Amino acid sequence: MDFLKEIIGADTKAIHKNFKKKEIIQKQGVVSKNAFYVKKGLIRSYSIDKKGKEHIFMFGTEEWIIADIESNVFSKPTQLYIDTIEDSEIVVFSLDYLKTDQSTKEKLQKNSKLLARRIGSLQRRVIQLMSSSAKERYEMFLETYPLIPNRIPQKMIASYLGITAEALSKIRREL
Amino acid sequence: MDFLKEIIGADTKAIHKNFKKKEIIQKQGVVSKNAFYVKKGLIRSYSIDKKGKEHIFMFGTEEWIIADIESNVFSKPTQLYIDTIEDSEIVVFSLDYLKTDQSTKEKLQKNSKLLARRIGSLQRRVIQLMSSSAKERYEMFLETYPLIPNRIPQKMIASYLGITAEALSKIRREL
DNA sequence: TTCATTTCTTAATATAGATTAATGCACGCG
DNA sequence: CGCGTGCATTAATCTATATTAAGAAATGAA
Repeated sequence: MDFLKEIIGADTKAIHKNFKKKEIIQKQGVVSKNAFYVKKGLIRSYSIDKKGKEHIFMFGTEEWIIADIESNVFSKPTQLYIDTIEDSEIVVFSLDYLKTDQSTKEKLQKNSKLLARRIGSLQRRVIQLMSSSAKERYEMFLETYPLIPNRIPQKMIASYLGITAEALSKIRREL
Repeated sequence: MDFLKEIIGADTKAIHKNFKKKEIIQKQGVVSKNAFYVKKGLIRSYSIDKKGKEHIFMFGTEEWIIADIESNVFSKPTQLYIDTIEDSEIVVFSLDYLKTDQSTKEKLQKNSKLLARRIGSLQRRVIQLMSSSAKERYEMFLETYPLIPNRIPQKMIASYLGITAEALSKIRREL
């Protein structure tokens, strides 16, 4: 929580909210002005393609921030749904401080570092999707998120990996 | 060039360099302190996997900035090679202004917006890789980069799409 | 608790894209 | 100028993962 204060500042109106399991926090298509800091619980962001299939973009557990950052900063409609996997305590805050003069230099620097980290993880994800088999991606997922696997259904892991639940089941049998 | 000034500032030591076609600008594994603004020409960033296969992460043509941003900001070894596809005029600059107090608030805000855009394009790329067929990805590539296709060999397009040159050839025949 | 619904697994079949191999072409280099 | 090397294409075969289908296990609601 401390580091969140460093970014958004005490002045910013941040609202604490409690959500029940399976509540939708953000819908695809809307212009979302909000980012979501997970204080407790587990949430996910995902898109639904034209065939109606879900693709999980990322999971957010304690300490994570989930948001469609570009949508926030440039007021574009978001591609991402966000909903809860467990009952969750969420800090809802706005990223529009980039447009105002309210932020200090320190906060902006902290924020840039946060964005740089996210770029790093997305970059690794892209390279991974292009160069690794489903089995390798599953193994990397287990290393990257050691705490999550037993808290979410298999089909969500499959959706994150970009494969079907059936294919994941087969991979798990082989290990 | 104007908008680059807005970000890095006149004070920053930015070096103009000319590269011949096929020159390597950055090697995988090094801690790169530099970002590359393409003034003229065409460059690419890519990784090489354990089987020796190249995967093009992105192309950079006029006005683009190519860099391993996380590597820059956090002094991590980069996963990415960068080299030239055409003779190119590059502005080499450093992203370590995040660590110093030299940057102004305005520059930091501009920079954050730039990072937010990059996050947006990476997010779309991840979702695309998970939800679209090779044919769909090729069509989106043509829409996104209308100027590049006739300047690069087919096999590089294939590498960017995450498929083989043979598969791309087949897709092109069908269109 | 019981029933309904969702989740997970297994197996059979289908398919997109990889691999291998062969051929014609273009272009940079001696 | 010719020659070799890399590039693009085609075709045959192979393989990882999708699709479809069905049953078993787990979960949730009445």
